Amino acid sequence: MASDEIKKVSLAVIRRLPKYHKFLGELLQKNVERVSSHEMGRILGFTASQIRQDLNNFGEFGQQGYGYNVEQLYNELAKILGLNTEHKMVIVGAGKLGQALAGYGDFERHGFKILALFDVNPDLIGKSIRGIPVHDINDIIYFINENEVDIAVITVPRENAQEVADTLSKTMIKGIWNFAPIEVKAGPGVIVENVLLLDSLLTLSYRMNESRVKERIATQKNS
Amino acid sequence: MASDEIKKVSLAVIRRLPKYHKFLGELLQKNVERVSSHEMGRILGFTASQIRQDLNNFGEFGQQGYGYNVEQLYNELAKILGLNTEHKMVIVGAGKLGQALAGYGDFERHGFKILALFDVNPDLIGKSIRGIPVHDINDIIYFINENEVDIAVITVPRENAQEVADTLSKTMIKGIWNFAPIEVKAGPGVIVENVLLLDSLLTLSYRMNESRVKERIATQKNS
DNA sequence: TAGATTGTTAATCGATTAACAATC
DNA sequence: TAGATTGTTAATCGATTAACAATC
Repeated sequence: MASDEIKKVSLAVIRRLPKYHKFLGELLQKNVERVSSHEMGRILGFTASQIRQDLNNFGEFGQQGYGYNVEQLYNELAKILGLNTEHKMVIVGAGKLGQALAGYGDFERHGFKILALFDVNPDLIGKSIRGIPVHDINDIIYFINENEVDIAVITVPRENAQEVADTLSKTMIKGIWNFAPIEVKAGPGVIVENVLLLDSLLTLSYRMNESRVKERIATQKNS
Repeated sequence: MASDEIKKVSLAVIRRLPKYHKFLGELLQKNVERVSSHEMGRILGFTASQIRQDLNNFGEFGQQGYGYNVEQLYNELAKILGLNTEHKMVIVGAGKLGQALAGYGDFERHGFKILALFDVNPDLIGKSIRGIPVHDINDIIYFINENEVDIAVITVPRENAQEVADTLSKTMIKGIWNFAPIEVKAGPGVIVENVLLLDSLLTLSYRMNESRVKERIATQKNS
């Protein structure tokens, strides 16, 4: 029946959810009990209307005349974001970037536990980085399935990234967080989030250059 | 007059430009001379219409019946993205992440030259990482102005990120690329691009969890 | 020339904002 | 109760897609 149909939540909404969650976490820390959509919008730079629309994709979490209970909404958002269960991660590539991510406490704090790093380099295999062991890449399929790892982070060079994604697709992995500078493809049922750092830098560069671009267009259009 | 008015280019368009640029670079490598919007769209997963609309924000680069000249369009996009002049960068924070970014050849290849890293740690100051010297953070204002650095990368811990941004705002820096897990604010005229890694991970987590969320909503709506 | 493909206008689609009855 | 603020419908705005005359 029609009431069962869940409309697809747009990516724009999804990308705002972590910001709501973070803000509510901060309020919780300050022992704030309730918050209105207006107040949230004022501080986060969204309209109250948008926040209410976003939240109502997932349920009715507020109360007329009162607003939202901070703790309750925080927990609901955590559930929506999949933070109510612990995630097990491995990092593929124990270079500088892999090591940087391994030492990044924020992930653990949100329930993403890094079990191991993997590398091809014999000098690294067997070592440990901030208490996290570096294993041989050849053992990764066994390790993931044995330990019910659900997220793999790819921090290998571009050349090997797709190959790693292919290997991962043979396991029970559920998500791939890719830092290599290509958009890797994975098997069906595996969600991929590509972090394209160069794209981000080029976006910055564009915006720094924007006024010059506009001048150029204006000049062309006049001539 | 009205023809002078340049309509604001939306962020959605801007974020697609690096993908066009990259694709054209690959075609150029393969000595492909011309490409149609249809062909580009087919491979990149956009509609031909969208690509033509996007490009026409910046000028008329194509030719009826022919399409686009790969080399010309590649160069035009480079100009639009601010890649026609070399950018000088410094990295603030010479920890693992700073070191990882310092060793990332893709940036240099696109004209982003990393001149130095900066840190507070006396063990790191004076050393060099892949040929790039690590300087004392106290010298950063002088260094940036003296060397006409236009982009600063922030890879310091959360606690110090805003402070660094404030210091940078006192210099002639034009852009800040921030990897600390807060949205830093900078002085007027300074463009900030925040790379919020946790947000990216939570987006992945949401999508991995999506089917479960929908079930939950459906159940609620039935009861 | 005929075929292809652009630049651009019009139509559609989706996301954001505004408005307001419902209700705590 | 009166005031506040939700959930939700309607209006607006913006972005994407379709269509097609212009033209290489």
